[in-house]
Amino acid sequence: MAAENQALSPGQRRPDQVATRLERLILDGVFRPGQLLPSERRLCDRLGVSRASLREGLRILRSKGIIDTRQGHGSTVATLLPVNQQSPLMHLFKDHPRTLFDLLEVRALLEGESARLAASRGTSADRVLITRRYHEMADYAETAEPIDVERLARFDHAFHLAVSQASHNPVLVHTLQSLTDLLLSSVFASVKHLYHLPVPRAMINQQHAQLHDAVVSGDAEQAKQVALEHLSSISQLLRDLEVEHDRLERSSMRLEEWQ
Amino acid sequence: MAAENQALSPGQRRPDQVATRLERLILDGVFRPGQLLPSERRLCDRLGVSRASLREGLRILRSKGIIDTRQGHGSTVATLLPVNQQSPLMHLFKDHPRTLFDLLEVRALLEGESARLAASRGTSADRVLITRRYHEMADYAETAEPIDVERLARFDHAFHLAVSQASHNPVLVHTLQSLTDLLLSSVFASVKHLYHLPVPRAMINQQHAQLHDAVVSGDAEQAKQVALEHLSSISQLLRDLEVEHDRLERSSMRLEEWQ
DNA sequence: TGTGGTGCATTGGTCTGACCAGTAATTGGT
DNA sequence: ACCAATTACTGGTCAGACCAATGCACCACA
Repeated sequence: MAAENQALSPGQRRPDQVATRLERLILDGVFRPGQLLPSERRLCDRLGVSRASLREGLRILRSKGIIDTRQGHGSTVATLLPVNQQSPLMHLFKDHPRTLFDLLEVRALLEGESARLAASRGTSADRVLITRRYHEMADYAETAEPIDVERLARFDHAFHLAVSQASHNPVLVHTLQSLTDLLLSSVFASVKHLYHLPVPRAMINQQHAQLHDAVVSGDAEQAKQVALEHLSSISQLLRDLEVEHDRLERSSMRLEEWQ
Repeated sequence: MAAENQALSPGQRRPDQVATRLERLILDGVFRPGQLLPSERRLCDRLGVSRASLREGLRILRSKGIIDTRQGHGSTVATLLPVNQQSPLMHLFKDHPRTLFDLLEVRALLEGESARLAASRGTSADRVLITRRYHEMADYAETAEPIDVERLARFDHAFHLAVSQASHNPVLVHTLQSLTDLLLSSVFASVKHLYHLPVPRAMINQQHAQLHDAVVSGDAEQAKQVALEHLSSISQLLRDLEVEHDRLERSSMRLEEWQ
């Protein structure tokens, strides 16, 4: 062993120490963004750990987005430092398109109930607000020439939010909000495509109009139905966009084989 | 090399494949939150990779917060945290007890769908587990002399969790879990009374039996209906209790585990 | 004088097998 | 019945070997 391994925090294993020490070196400016780190073998020597531990340490930094590694080349300090730390759930949802549809399944359920309650419980003030939000969205969708997708998405969101708030169930509003946030932050790119294609946009606009009419007219069952169809067709559109996915093979796996 | 290594995304190295495959297994419910994963050596065997690569894969999951590892013990699937843990909803609970019924309203919706999906999508393994959980609960409810309410609540919770997991929709499971956690961490200990009064307990037991039968027999609509009635009657019972509970109030009730 | 190929040294990627270090169930003695 | 030692696990670490991609120095040929 080439270097002293001073005890850090009791829970700190070698790979964690490696990550910590390298982070420190980067923060101290010893290794600068864009710069190539020493080779793994050299780092092992300098830090006094085995290559396995060193590599696990680098793996930590890599998954934090702090370094970038290329075989045959080396590891470079990333130029863009990590911005935000997301919830564990977010990581699971990312890169697993299947969960997107699971999410839409739940959202459809909640949106349907939300629309139903909004139609039956909504006050006149609620309806005025819903109508205002609807027109903000619809006017923009029809008049704007080069559509700012993000701006339209905000209007869209505001409209749905107004509907859910008219349900007068804070828990419902909150849960829906959570799922929507999750959806937008994980698959925002896919959603953007929907707004760019003319046919889906027309369909969405029409469904929004129907939803608005049903809610403000107080037709609860119709509102629920429209909302369900709305989410259903969005799901279908996304499914069509989805590049053929290998859902096979893993459904046959059973717990017993793993014990 | 023990297993074929089908090419995934070109950039996917072994550790990334390991992480991806394990994530899928978790999402598929083969490995469930709180459960202990097979040992590293066994996983190496099953996945056909070396222990070094396997450990780097686990390191990825660990840094994502998906698993938790303890030396000498093993790796457990982390309990999925709520989308937003510290939500303003908590404050609402404190001051507005009516939120409890809003919560139950949303829960009924999700439980209903969860039961419906469990009945239609549940595998035979799911049904076996559901039946086991049901009997653990029912046997205890009938045989125990002085009923340990907390213990019964745990069985109750395990039963409902098994049903929701059989829906094979991680988002649904997670959302339901979030709402349940909200209940647990709030001050509504009144549910405890439900288990103490003989009449409500009998009704709950019967509904559980119906729910179990409907789900394992694959009767989706029946399952949904029973679940809805279950939550509905619980809500009603709580509503009745609230009247007399207003007098007692201000007791130092601990938060209880409740389905 | 380019210019394109060819090797080779260096890098990360992976595997193997060994040993260290906690954990928890089992066992055996009191 | 209880408590301590044993033991059979678990993850943590190490060493050294080989594979695969990279990129540069070198050299042959136009």
